[in-house]
Amino acid sequence: MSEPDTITDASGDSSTDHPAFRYTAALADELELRWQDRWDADGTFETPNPAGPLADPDLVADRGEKLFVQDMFPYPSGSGLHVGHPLGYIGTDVYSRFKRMTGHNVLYTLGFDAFGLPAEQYAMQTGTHPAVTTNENIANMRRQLRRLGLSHDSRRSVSTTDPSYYRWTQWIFSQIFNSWYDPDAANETGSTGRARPIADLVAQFESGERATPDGRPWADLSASERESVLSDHRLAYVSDAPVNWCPGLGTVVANEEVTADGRSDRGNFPVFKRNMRQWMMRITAYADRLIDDLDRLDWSDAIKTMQRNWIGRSHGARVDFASAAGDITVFTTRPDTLFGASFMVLAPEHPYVDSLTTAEQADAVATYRREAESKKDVDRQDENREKTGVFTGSYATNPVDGEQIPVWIADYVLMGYGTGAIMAVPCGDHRDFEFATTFHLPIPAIQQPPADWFTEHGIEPSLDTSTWPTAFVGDAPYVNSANDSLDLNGITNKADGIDAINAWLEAQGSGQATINYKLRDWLFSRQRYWGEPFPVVWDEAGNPHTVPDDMLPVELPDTDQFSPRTFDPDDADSNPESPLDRLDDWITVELDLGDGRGVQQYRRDSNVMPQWAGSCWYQLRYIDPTNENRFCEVENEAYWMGPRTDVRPDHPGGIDLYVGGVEHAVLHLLYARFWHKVLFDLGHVASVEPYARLFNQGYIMADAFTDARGIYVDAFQVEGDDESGYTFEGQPVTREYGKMGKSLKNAVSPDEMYEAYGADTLRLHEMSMGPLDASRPWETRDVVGMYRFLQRLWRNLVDEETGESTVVDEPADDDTRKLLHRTIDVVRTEMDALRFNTAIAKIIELNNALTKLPATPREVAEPLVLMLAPLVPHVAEELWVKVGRSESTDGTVTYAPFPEADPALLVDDTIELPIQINGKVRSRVTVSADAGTGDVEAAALADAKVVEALNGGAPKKLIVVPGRMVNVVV
RNA sequence: GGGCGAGUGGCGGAAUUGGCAGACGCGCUGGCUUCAGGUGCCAGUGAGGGAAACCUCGUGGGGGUUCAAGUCCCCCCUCGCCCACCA
Repeated sequence: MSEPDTITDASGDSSTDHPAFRYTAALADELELRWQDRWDADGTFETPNPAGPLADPDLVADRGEKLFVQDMFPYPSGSGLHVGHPLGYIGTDVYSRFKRMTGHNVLYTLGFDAFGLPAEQYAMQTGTHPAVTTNENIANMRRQLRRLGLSHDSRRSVSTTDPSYYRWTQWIFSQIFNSWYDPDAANETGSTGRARPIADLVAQFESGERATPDGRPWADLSASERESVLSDHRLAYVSDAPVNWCPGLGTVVANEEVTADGRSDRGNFPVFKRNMRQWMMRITAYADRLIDDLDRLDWSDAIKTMQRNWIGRSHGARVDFASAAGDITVFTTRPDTLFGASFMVLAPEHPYVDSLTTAEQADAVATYRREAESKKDVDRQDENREKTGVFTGSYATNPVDGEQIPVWIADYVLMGYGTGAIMAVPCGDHRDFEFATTFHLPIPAIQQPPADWFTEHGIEPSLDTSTWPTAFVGDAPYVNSANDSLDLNGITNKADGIDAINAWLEAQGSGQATINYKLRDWLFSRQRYWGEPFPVVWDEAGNPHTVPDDMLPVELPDTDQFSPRTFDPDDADSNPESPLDRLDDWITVELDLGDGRGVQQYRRDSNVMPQWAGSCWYQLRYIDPTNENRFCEVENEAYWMGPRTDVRPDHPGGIDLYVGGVEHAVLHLLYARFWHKVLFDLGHVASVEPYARLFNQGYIMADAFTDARGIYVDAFQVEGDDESGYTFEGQPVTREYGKMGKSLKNAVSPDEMYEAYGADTLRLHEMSMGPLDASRPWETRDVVGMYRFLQRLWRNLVDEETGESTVVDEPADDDTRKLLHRTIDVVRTEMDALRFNTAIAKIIELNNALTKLPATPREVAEPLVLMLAPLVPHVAEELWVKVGRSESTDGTVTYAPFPEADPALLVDDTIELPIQINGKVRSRVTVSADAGTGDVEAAALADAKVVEALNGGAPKKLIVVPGRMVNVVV
């Protein structure tokens, strides 16, 4: 293993044995800090807006086409950065700098996602207020990132914890709360369904255009009754939701924080599934638009697939089975297999279970339900488990044939999906087949599997399912599928079968085609301290009201009581008390909400928002970070994020490039899209989507090692290799390969790299390691390669003894000039496509060629420096001054035009073609670049190797690919 | 179990999408500089054979299409990520 802590300065620790002006880490350090101060002082990276507080319309016009580039913003952790963190940031910085040089007005900054658990945990342990640690961490992280030379507009760097920021997070919440989803209103895609102000709904009730649920006139409803009706429509609403309640911690925890044995990740306390009143967001209303608009986004198919699967839209039917308890409704994607339904299964939690359970089965059912309740979801979802279940004693009627089929309960049916009840078709579903086999239930055959299905399973073709080893899942002709008014027999594919039965079910009134989603509404409240308070107060009747906009923000109250109240770990009946609940002075307020009720006493909502809230809209605040009148000026949003029909006709708008890790593929990206669509529907933004183009950067990987106890050991002290095994202090350790991380004890700090090589070398190395979207292993010893390259570059332009430029004004020779222009051509293409690794390789080739010349001609030196400016901005600035060109661009290379290739120099007069004999390269021939097929054939046939191979005969075949190669088949 | 993606020198990775495999960098070998180590510089470096020109083999394994395959098709193996009793 490499040992970065032994690295001091790669040039050696003595300053006397190398020339005074060699490009060393010390020189890099000096010039990097100097240029960073200069950029700050000059406001070099400040980006003008068309309107609002940061407006400079003339400069906007001057800078050129707009480009909005954004990284997923970090949580300001206290443990500092390692070299893996800035990979994506360096990529976006290089791209932003390149785009500035090619005539773009680039919006590029970085904020902080600073609400959340770690600061709160730390506060509970130390008593330090989370605001204090958060601000310290942000300051530290800003310093570390600044040292990398990132070209952020620092005026636009926001923190989600700043009241001037979360004021607008609360404002957006109010907008969402005060709106409803009208499924019949036309939206911008030409289909229907969009958010509208809740006042529109109230108007519909008032006018009688829309009937109230119980038919009474709106005017006759009490305030609470009205709120109850509206709550069923609001996009943000309070509802009983199943949550993980952990009395030992005094809080609700996320599914991810619950261990496999149903205990809390932290503290190892029991966790109980409980229904509790929580804030929810009606994201399910947007399920279709969230799926459909994926087609308009320039995102990878992998991420789109993940989002589609998460939303989980499936087409099917709801079918009613009559029972003693009433109609049991099931959801099925295969209504065409209804004739094969030989029993039903309800989730143990299904509300009909009590009334369906007969006296004889009561004990068995009660026992089973108790067991199911104590089981964690994780257990229930282990599909390798044997099927368990119990008969309720009751029967239901299959609507297609009137048959009485038994109703069972089993934990493989989940209350949270579909209707919590299924019809079991054992011949066509593996789970149902397994269940029927375990409990000896009938398995009627309703499809004729093809012959090779039987062959595959090694059995004789037969419709006797007792010979089948498993269910048949597929498309095949129906059998035994007919009643007096419906006949599926003879239909050979499931699409037709489904159409036929859906029509019949609807005609009979016993079912209807429907669409089901896996997506659930979004649980939006947390009983913690360090988050955005809800801008909501509750009146004495228990109805919620949003605080008027001019009273925002509702500031998080200052307190030293950050901890939630904890209970006996086994006290399942306890209820959460959030830290804010205890602040009586804050909780109880007298306010005039401006709704005509005058000053009233209210209780503030004591929940806080989840960490996702602040990240749902931060790109909008980057646009107008200091605007006090709006979350951002309409004109600015339209400029930076408006739809680009020049890119594609159905372009949804949004930022031009969003870079971040794939771990946010679902939750963050889905939540942000949802909020953005609500803002669009309500007319607050011109873009339909927040992120037009998404790019997932890879990770820096490293080996980590654990000892016998499973504890991580310092990876840099581990000895050995894969063959001989690894040891730490003589003891064997286990290697695991994954993302670099401080807690894995394999993190390399960027500070070590600055000290040994400088920031430019680190930037260049990270960009040269491979494609930006690929994960790559970190090897500290590899970094020296780019350091040596920068030294050669420096030496090609600067005298190491005097520090003076050695660039000459004589013109370059033809070969060098051609190489330069070919390099420019490739580098432009590659940088534009975020392929920095190949761009760097080309630039190194050019520089290597310069090394062989007696002196570097100015006509090559200048474009070379400009091409490198996005990658290694500090040394590029320094060299730009040294070669004497800084005066032309106001002292900085940042807005200098990127070199352009002369097309005339990209073509050669003559080209060398490989000559293949039977597909193998055996010779080469030089022909003029515009040589026709005939000329090339003649040249090839005259080649000595070809003459020898042909031995006087004629070639069997002669293939000429003009400009590429010749293949002679003998 | 399902979905997505990837396997190229000792290592990280190139290869204009079917047309000269291994660009560029690390490492390694030899040389120069140095009292020496390090730094820096120059040259070589896929494997095997040969004094050399050159020859043979070679992109996880097996088969196929083609004048031509890392690239396209079929089967298999390995690894990574996401989802996972979703009816």
